[in-house]
This record gives sequence, structure tokens and C-alpha cells, in this order.
Amino acid sequence: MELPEPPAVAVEASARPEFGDFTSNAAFGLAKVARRAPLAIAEALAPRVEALSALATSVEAAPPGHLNLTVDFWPWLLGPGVPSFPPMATKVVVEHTSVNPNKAMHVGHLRSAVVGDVLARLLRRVGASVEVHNYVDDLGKQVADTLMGLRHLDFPHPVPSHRFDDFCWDLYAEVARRVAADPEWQARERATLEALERQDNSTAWVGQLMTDRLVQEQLEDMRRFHIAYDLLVHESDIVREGFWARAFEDLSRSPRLVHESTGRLAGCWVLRAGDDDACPPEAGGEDPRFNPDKVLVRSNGTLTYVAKDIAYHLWKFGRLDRDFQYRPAGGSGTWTTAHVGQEPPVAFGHADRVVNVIDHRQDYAQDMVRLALAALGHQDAAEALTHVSYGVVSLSPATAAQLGVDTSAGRPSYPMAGRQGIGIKVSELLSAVEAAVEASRSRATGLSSTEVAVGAIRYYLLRHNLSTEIVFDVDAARDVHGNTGPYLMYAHARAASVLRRVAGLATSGPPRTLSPAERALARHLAAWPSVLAEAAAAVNPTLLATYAYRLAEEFTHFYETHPVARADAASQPGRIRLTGRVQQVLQDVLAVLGLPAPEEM
RNA sequence: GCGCCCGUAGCUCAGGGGACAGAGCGCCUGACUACGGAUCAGGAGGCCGUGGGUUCAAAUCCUACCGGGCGCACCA
Repeated sequence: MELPEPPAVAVEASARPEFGDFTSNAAFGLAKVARRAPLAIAEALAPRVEALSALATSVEAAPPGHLNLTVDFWPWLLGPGVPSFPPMATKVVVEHTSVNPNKAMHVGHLRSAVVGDVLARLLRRVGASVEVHNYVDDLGKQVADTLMGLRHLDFPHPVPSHRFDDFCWDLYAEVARRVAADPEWQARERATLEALERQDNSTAWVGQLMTDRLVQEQLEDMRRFHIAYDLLVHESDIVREGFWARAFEDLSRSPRLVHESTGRLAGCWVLRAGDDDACPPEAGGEDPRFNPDKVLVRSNGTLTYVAKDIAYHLWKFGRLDRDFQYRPAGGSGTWTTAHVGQEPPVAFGHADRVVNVIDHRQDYAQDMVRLALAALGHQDAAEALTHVSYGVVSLSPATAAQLGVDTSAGRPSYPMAGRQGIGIKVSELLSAVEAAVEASRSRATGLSSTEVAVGAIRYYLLRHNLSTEIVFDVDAARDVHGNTGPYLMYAHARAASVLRRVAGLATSGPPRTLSPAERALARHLAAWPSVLAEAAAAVNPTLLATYAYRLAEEFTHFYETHPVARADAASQPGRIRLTGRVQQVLQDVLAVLGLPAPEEM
């Protein structure tokens, strides 16, 4: 006789307190197999589960077939606090930020940095060995544009600033205007790009000085947000070390890479996308402007971004028998690729897994990289490449209007555009939020307003699902009340404050039954290890953010209704333990989110 | 044209097969001689874009449509 597939059984936290602590759907799954009503099965199951379980104090069946378990949390409360994970052999390279070094960073760039930073912290937390990369595209069109402005314009700076990246922000917008309108500037752009890639001339030297300065300022900004990098990878070094030549040797043996001799792409080396049968001429639909293939080498012999990215990824996975040269990048343990090398502290690259935090507009380019890896026979690497794709940060109509954008079209949101100089700069945002924090803080001591502002901004960027477009509103981001970073930090400070008051008091006593608010809190605390594991598996920082908020909320509710320092003798030990557990778990979550866990604020 | 993402309270967003759909902001009413008011308690406010389908059960899965965003560059 053939046995049916065993039904999937889930146990999850109950939706409401009167449904016990945990609920199982076991009876629903069994109903189909056993061909009996779910409720009858649940009723039959309840006493058996109760007899078997060491934890459940009662198991009840509820219509239409739920199994509601009530648990004794006392033994759990005496157990260990936060989970520990054994070190894994897996090495993960996380790439994030990767902002063009030609202007100041804006909030959209910050989303990549914050998400990537949290994923790096999260993967480290669950035991992986993590190396964080920031890719510096110092040969691109955007760098060329700002560079042209520096060399060919006597550009006055309307807003005096000590920051070079602020100056470049305006300069870049001005050059972009000229390039769009003037063929002479277009020709100059092409010449600049070529000179940059040749690297044997004054243009390249000035370009390097410019991008170095801008990268330093970006790193300083990120340092204030507690974001650090292990390695800066320069596109110019990928070119100079001949990574592409090596990759091309292998790739040219694949039928995926073809040299076009006719048509629009004559003279280009092209990566064939789509199914081999279905793809060629018509796969892009009727419209000949659309083509699923990707140019890797232009007809003039220069490389596209994707070509260099393919070479970079082969190196990331240790599949290229070449390496960079390295030197330290100005303290704090960050290294950079370089012309002339020093011995690096670790062997960079050689990843088992790669996580790229890049916005969803690059889904296609990332697919091309994955496709090329597979075409080169590195199917395993292609599968170990995770693109964490996230929605862009755009501007709310109110915020866009404040920036001088024409909002008469009545759109729900307006895109930021570096080319037009439209966006909220990271440094400006931090100052604005810092001022709002300063205005609303109740004490002068404790965590600095800068740190609170950093926490507020980080949390704001993390609480949205990755796929959600964040409609950024300055006033909303400035808020320090409600579902915000400061609320989480405040909850931690409160727990710490309570613990200071009860330091030295007894934390053990006879077992007792917890009140509903205490059980709700305990139940949520107990979920932390699985939330951590789930967030890591799904590479999803939002799960951590929603967990943290809920924990702060549950704790606050407990705090309001359950005195700890003035509790009666029977209740006090358990409450002290619960508070201690909250402080430990909150500290753990905040550390993964990259928010400070203040004793005082 | 083809493809991806998103439509949930006035606004910004959670929830992604299970019990009466949640939060923040905004609005209304309350609570500071405080284990820290950056807080809390309560109220008003939803045919979960629309129509079909699958299921014992759909905001959630499938499908078609409507609306919005993005991609399909010899840009990155």
C-alpha cells in the first residue's frame, strides 16, 4: 500500500491570548489523509499531545480544528538568554553601497549601505565569515562628467561648503545639462572616458585624485552610520590587472558569447540571453529597439560595466587565476585594491557565497552576471550569487516640492536624480534629524543626538520590505515618536534603568504562573532565535525590524502594568528575569540592526 | 511589444494559506508628587484595486483585467 505524503505541520504563536501560547494546524493537514473532520482529529489529538509534551501544561482543541497549547514558561525563564551559533566554514562576500564616486551620497544610496550592513551583521551573527566589499566605479560616465566639469568649467559654488562632494553634486548636475544639450560636450565625454580607461595620461591622474577624495568623504559619512568595509574594489584595477582578458579567454569558448558582424551591434562581443532556441531575433518582441542580448565589449574595444562585473564576480568566487594588489585605505581596517601592493591581512575573495545589495533597476544586469558564470561552467557559483534587490527611495510630493521639483503633475512620488541634482543628501539628512532629536529630547545626558539620529535613520530605511519603494518624506524621517528607531533604543534604556534599580536582588524563587502580559512578552522573547535564523535564511532585514518593534512594544506594555522594583516578593524574581531577558535580546537585535543599545538616553 | 515589482485606514507601511485585518503618523478623549512622558490607555477611521478560480479555510495561491513604478542602452 502506498502511504500518502505526510502533511506539513506548523506550530506558531497564537493569534490571541485566549487561544493559548502556541497553535498547531496539525489537525487540518491530517483531515485530508484521515478523511475525518479536523475538529474530531484535534479533539482526539489534544490529550495525547498533552501527555507527551514536557512543556505544554494544557492542549485544547478549538473549532474548526486548531490545537492550542499553553506552555509553562518558568523553566524557560531560568534557561540561557540569547542564542549562540557555531562558526560556519562558509565565507560570504557582501557587496553594498557601490556608489559612483562623482558626487555626494543621497538617501537612496544610504538604503543599500544600511541594508547591506545589516545583512553583513546578520550573517556574522549566525556564524558565517563575512567580507564586505564596496565597488568603486572610477571609470564610468558619471565620473567622467564631474571630471570634465572640474577641468573645463570655472564653476562657482552657490552654497559655500567645506565638502568637496557637495561641490561636485552641483557641478555634476551642471555638466549633465551641458552634455544633454551640446554635441561638443558629448564628444568630450567620450574622449574623457577613453582617457580614463587608458590610464596613461593626466586625465586619469586627476580622475584618480578626484575619486579618492570623494570616496574618502563617502566613507566618512558611512562611518558616522557605523558602516564599514573590508575592501574597496576599484574598477580601474580590474581593467589594469587584465581580469577581463582572462575571463574572455574562457567565455569566448562558450556559445553564449558571440561576435556580431552585422546589424546594429556589428563589431561588438555580445552575451546571448534567453533560451538558445527562443531567443535570437524576435525575443524582444516586435520592436527592434528592444534586445535581450547584452553587449560586453563595444565595437571600439572598450568594456561595458557588465563585462567588468563578470570578471569581478569570477574573482569574488576565486575562479580567476589572477589577483589584485592591495594597500590599506586610510585606517579603520579597510583595504583597497591598488597599483602597488602590500601583503593583505587575509586572502580577499574566494567566496563560497556572494550577496549583492543593489537596487531592482539592476535586476537585468545581475541576471547577466549570473548567466555568464553559468556559461563559464560555474553553475555552482551562479547559484551561490544572491542579488538582494530592493526598491528605490523616491521623494514624497511634499518633500519633492521643498526641493524645488515641479509637482504639478500630481504623482504619488518623485524620483531622486543625481543628474539633475535632485535628492536628499546623507549629510544634510543627518543634520536635519539631529536637530529634530535635539529639540525633542528630555535629558541632556545619555546618548548623543547624533547617535539617536543615526538610529532613527537606519531604522526608517530598514522597516520597509525590500521590494517596497520607500516614499521618503523629510518630516516622517525626522519623527522620533511611535514606530521609530528612538522607540527601540528608549525601550532598551528603560530596561537598563529598571535593572540598575534592582541590581543585587533575588532573581530566583519558587515557580509561579505568569500573567497574560508576562506570557506574551516571554513568548515573543522565545521567538528570537528562530527569527534570527529565518531572517538570515531569507536575507531579509525587515523581519528583524518588525521583531524589534514588537518586542519594545510588548516590553513597554509589561513595564506599564508590572512594577519590578516595587513588586511583591513572589512576583519580583520572575519580573527581574524577564526584564533582564528583554535587555539581552534587545541589545542583540539592536546590534544586528546596527543601532546603539544605550544605558541612558 | 516582452519582463519584474507594487496596489491593505486620510497618509506612510506591516501582515504573504488559518480564528473578529494590524502599527505609526494625523484627528478626538484621557494619564506626569514618573521602577525614565522620546511613554501609555481609549475612540473614530478598511467590500485588503476589480472580476473569476483553487481550498474545509484567501489580504495571502492561480488567472484575467484596471491603476502606478521600473527594466529590456555600444549608461552604470
